[in-house]
Amino acid sequence: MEFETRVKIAIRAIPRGRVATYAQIAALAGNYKAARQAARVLHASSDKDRLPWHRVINSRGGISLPRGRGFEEQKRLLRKEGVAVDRSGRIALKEFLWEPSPAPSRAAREFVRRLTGED
DNA sequence: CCTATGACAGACA
DNA sequence: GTGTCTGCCATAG
Repeated sequence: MEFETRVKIAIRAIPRGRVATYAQIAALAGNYKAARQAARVLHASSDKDRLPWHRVINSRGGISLPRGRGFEEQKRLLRKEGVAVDRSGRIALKEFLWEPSPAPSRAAREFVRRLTGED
């Protein structure tokens, strides 16, 4: 599968009310060094991609789009879903950064199974 | 093959 | 906090 496709999948996985960084998306897409490419995908994507593009921000916790070229729109969309954005476009990562829950390991599933007595 | 292009990130002054 | 510099790498041409 193409990197670009995986980036889109990762972005669509960001829950409402949370944000993810470009680097985070790149890592989820399989290349932790390709943050710029994640950005490129968004830059090139159109509305038909149905991407929650506004949930992607930079590692400094800020909106990367310049004022007058998407900044205000992104801020509006984020606030609409409950993400606090200050005047300079900053978001408190401690509070709103998406932390994907890792898939439970085989060992963890086994542990739970024995605890609960399920099969 | 080569070059250019990024809504980046991290290090540093 | 700001500004600059460098490394980064998937695509497009």
